[in-house]
Amino acid sequence: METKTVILEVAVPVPLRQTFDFIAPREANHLSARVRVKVPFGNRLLVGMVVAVKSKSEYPIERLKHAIEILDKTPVIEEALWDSLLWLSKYYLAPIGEVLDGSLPSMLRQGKNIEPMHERNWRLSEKGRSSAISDLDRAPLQLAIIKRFMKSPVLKSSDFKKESRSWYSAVSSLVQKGWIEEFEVEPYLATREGTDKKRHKLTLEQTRAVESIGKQINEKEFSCSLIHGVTGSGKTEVYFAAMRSVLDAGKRVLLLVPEIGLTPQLLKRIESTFCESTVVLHSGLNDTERHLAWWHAKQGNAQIVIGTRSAVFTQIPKLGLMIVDEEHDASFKQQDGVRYHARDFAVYRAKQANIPILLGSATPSLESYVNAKSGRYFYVQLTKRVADVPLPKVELIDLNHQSAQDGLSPAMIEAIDHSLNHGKQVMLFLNRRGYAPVHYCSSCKSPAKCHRCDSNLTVHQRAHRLRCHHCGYEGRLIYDCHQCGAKESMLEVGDGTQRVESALATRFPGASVLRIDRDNTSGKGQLAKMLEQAQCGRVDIILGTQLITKGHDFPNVGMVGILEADQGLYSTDYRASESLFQQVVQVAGRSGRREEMGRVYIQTRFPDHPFFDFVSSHDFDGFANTLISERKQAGFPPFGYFALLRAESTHQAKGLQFLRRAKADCGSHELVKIMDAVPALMERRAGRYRSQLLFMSPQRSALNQILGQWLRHIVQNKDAKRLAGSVRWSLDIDPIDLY
DNA sequence: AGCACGCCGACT
DNA sequence: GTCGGCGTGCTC
Repeated sequence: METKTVILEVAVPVPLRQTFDFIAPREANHLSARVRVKVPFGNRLLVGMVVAVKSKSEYPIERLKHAIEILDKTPVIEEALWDSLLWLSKYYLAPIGEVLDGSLPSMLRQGKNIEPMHERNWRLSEKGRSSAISDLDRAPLQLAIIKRFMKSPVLKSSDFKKESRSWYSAVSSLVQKGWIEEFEVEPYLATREGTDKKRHKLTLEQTRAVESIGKQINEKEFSCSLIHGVTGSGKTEVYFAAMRSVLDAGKRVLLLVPEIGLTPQLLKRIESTFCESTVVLHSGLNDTERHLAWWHAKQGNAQIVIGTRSAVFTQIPKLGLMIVDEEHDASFKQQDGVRYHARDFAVYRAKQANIPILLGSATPSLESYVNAKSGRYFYVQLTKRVADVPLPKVELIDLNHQSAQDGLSPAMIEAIDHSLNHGKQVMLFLNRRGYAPVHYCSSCKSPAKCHRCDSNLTVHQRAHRLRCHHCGYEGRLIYDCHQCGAKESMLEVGDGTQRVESALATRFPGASVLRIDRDNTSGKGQLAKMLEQAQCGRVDIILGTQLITKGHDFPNVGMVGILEADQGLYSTDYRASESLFQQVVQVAGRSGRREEMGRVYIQTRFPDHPFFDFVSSHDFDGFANTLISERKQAGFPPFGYFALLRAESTHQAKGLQFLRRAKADCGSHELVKIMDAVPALMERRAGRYRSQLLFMSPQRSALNQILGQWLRHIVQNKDAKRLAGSVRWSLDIDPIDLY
């Protein structure tokens, strides 16, 4: 009997905004959408995802290839998440194959079995127990391993790794001799014993917040609440109360945080507060660990799932609550590939799953703030710090009246001195790493420039190197000018954290200074280690870049100094003052979290700028309102929507040419304003010329429509296609920065 | 994105 | 004579 050919519509992990049809393998019986399939594509084999099973194809059937193998018996992606991912692909105009592929751990992308490998364990056998260890005189490693078994009956590979690099051969010989035996253990997730420990007494405000959020949560349907709590107001307690009630109802929680490395305290607190099993997804996991964590979440073994941006794709059965901590943080926006915003996608998922979501921040994004004020989100405020500790007092240091040396003004030095004398830690914030941002010839007045970027090289004095902070170029520190040949003419101009560090060492010889920036925290876990060191008070002065602004409590910090606040004030970037405000408030919030009022000193050349009035009076609403009226006027987000088409090419003109053509091809739409194609703020970066084209519209769908049309045109039109093929380009919906 | 095909320059 | 540069086109 003739059997009908079954066609599979497959999303393949390539940057093409389309699906491809294949003939289903004959022997496959349980065909369904949402399973992985191995297919021949071009001249290679790829793991794709079945989007649909159908009986007909638009494509000539004789040219269809046969799929090789269906890899899953049941869907790998649960239906609600699947639908949300399809939406994500449409909203961000991203290739469906890349979206689906990106939502899975790499083990599964490579076609590995969905169930993680069983763990190999070893134990002492009967023979091993009765054998004399003196037989192993000539095999010290085997002896050491046997000795370890004396202490603990079951060991796994990670236990042996500490012993020796060549542990495996020793273990195999022992297995061969029959002294130890190998057995497999199903992946399991350790549960913690006991019940909740130390419940904090909630403040009146927290109690109220918990009550109003509790109402939302008990509705057991979609709602989005913005928890706007000043630094030190105890937002975490509110999260925890919400989590508790959801967990008690037998549901699970997904918590998104900006960067795990910065939140060890939060993790510790969760572990000490909840007895439910927890899974943490972060960048430190290797592929196997990530697969395992993903699996535990999908299986429902973990009641609490915590993770960074990409954890928003985790599947969790009976998910009852999502929380996005520090929701304003830019790290939730993916900056390459599929440029999604994890916070926005979390809100979408919550809506689809019909569950509540909490967004928390001391400095909410304007987007969320406006949504809260307009009543689309519930707005919950925490205006007081716990134990009624006052917010820090802010003082401005006018750099027009006193000049700073090595980044420090006399008033700043005095304040540091004062704080140290009172046994308090000092925290200094300077968002510029290196020693000096400019290396300048006193003779020809030209700075040392990067060969590959339109940028100046930064002096890293300790390493005697010049580095480009944009492309990674690194070269020897020069003393003679390469431009004019003048001898010994190069001057180190401007202040970076390294220069301030050495100035502090000279000025405060008795104080210990800890510098924290990307230059000395590149290794895994180093940042966490340093933050911990700073936190437990063994350091007198903490000096750092934005790495120190996030999340951490530094209970003993009595004074915060912001050495440079002016770059954000008159920037061309429309978001600069918003992020400056966030940064200042976040750093300021590190001070005086205990009993006494902390102090914040800000060095500036523009002390009369209205920005500082809002900072000094801790007036977020006032500040937000001025931004809101500006943005409304200009039709900027959140009152209008942006999409940015970026181009990159080794030929200077090619990117712009492509963008101009794109603009022309888009035609006109009454609701969409297309700006002119312009070179990027820093046109050349890592040897490539970059340019961009900005689309603005008061209506999201209009943007989506016009760009969707253009993308289709790019595929169909030979000419446009060729041009698009010759430059590197990317489309960014809701871009965070416009350059 | 990959990968092959294809047509021009400097080398074992 | 070939190796290999990257422009161009295609992937069911």
